[in-house]
Amino acid sequence: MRVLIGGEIRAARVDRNLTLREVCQAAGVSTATGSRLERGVLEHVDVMLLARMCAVVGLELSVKAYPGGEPIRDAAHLGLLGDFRARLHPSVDWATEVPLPITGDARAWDGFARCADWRYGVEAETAPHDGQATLRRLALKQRDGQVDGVLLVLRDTRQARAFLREVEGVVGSAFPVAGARALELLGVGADPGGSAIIVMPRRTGSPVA
DNA sequence: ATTGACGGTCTTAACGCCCA
DNA sequence: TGGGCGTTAAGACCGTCAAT
Repeated sequence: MRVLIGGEIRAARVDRNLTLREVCQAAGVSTATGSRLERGVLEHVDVMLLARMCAVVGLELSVKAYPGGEPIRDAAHLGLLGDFRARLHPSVDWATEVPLPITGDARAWDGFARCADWRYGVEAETAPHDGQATLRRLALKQRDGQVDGVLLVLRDTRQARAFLREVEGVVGSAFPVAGARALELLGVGADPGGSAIIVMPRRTGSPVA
């Protein structure tokens, strides 16, 4: 990234017929530092210095945090995915952390189940919340993921039940197949028939969340 | 005009000591 | 035992200067 921004600063500087010395003088750094910054050889670039250099050559530095890749998964999440996978028929091809088929798109399916004539993206949520936002996110992933449907897998916890109550009125169109029925069909290697929310039972000994 | 080498300065992590 | 403080060493930044 620092190489990219440095290159942009250099391009803007050249475009405006400014010398490195002029730009560095205005930004308050030595020409050596300015040169290093433009070439991206500074390991730890001062953001304020970057902003000054950008300003001098007529650029505006914009910094913002965006949702990126998937968060680090915990043992509960892996356990939930493992339990779900154990219910699949051996003929079902299973993969985890499958990226969406869009170049540069950081999103990925937690799991991916497919047979010869159907394919489903699997999302596991150990602490589901904000039902509306979750449904929107999954709708977009289904649209972009080129799948026949989405299987949202939850653990049977108080939080999950509250989540299901929250989305009860709107979930029918997005997830038309009953979770138990989808799980039953997947267990025999059949197409679940559409998107479904599947609630997995708590593991023995697990406290109610 | 630009870049590389060198050295000074600064920051920070690690460690030990002291005290409540 | 844990927090605060001072010391020390390592590493990184950046300016100066010489070379291209």
